Amino acid sequence: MAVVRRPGADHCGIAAAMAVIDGKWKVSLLWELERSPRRRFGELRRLVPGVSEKVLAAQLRELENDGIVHREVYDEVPPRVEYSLTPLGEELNGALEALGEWGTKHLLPAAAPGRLPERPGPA
Amino acid sequence: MAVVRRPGADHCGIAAAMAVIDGKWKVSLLWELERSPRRRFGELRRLVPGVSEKVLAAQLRELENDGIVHREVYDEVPPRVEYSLTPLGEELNGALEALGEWGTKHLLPAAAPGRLPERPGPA
DNA sequence: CCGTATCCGAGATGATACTG
DNA sequence: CAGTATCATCTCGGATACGG
Repeated sequence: MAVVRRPGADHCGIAAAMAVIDGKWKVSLLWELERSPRRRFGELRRLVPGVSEKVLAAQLRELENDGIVHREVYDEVPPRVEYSLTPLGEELNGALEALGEWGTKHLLPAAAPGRLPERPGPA
Repeated sequence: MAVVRRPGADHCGIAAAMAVIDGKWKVSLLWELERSPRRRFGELRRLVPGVSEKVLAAQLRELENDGIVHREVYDEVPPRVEYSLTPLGEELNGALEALGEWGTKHLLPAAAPGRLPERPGPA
């Protein structure tokens, strides 16, 4: 479980939430799974450029163990596995919106009018 | 500068914000500075148990460089330095509230009625 | 009191090869 | 296709000692 990697994660909501999204690619994964559910492993690999197979698998497992993503295995050949957000994961994504708006407003390079929608995604 | 440590930090508000709060103790520091502004270095060291002097100084510098905290140096002996949140830092803290509520609601051990206020702090 | 300078280790990530 | 196994790397943070 991921949930005790930050100090105070056992009694502070923020630290606990940070523990869940701690991992270089997790926010990107949440983002992609929100944009379109039922993503396959290879799709995610392509959608999140730079992540290795090992780390992608590991972070998906952690998100699964934390109840954020659901992993559906189809018994076919070739194999097929689909990942999607759980209701809890969708709530988490919602809770991240305020943070995303703050970042967009204050940190991103000044956007041309019309660009940079409310919650722009990675890559 | 801290702001490009996560993938997509240059074009995704969430990644950019995550880059700013990336650092084991930064959220705790934000929390303490919100609870009471004008904290001295030694106070923060005590208020955030476990942090070393090196890392405390480093993360305060990063927050300062990112415009989140203000560092006021008084030319006295013995030396005195006070840290406080900037308006931007206060906004950031506000943007973290939703995340804290999500974490408190879904991750923390069930709280006895009356305990765990809206945004409980670390330590 | 408020830091900085070094050294070091742990853990997370990356690269690659391999398997059901 | 969807991973696992293995090894290399790299960054962050911890410990300690010293300086203004």
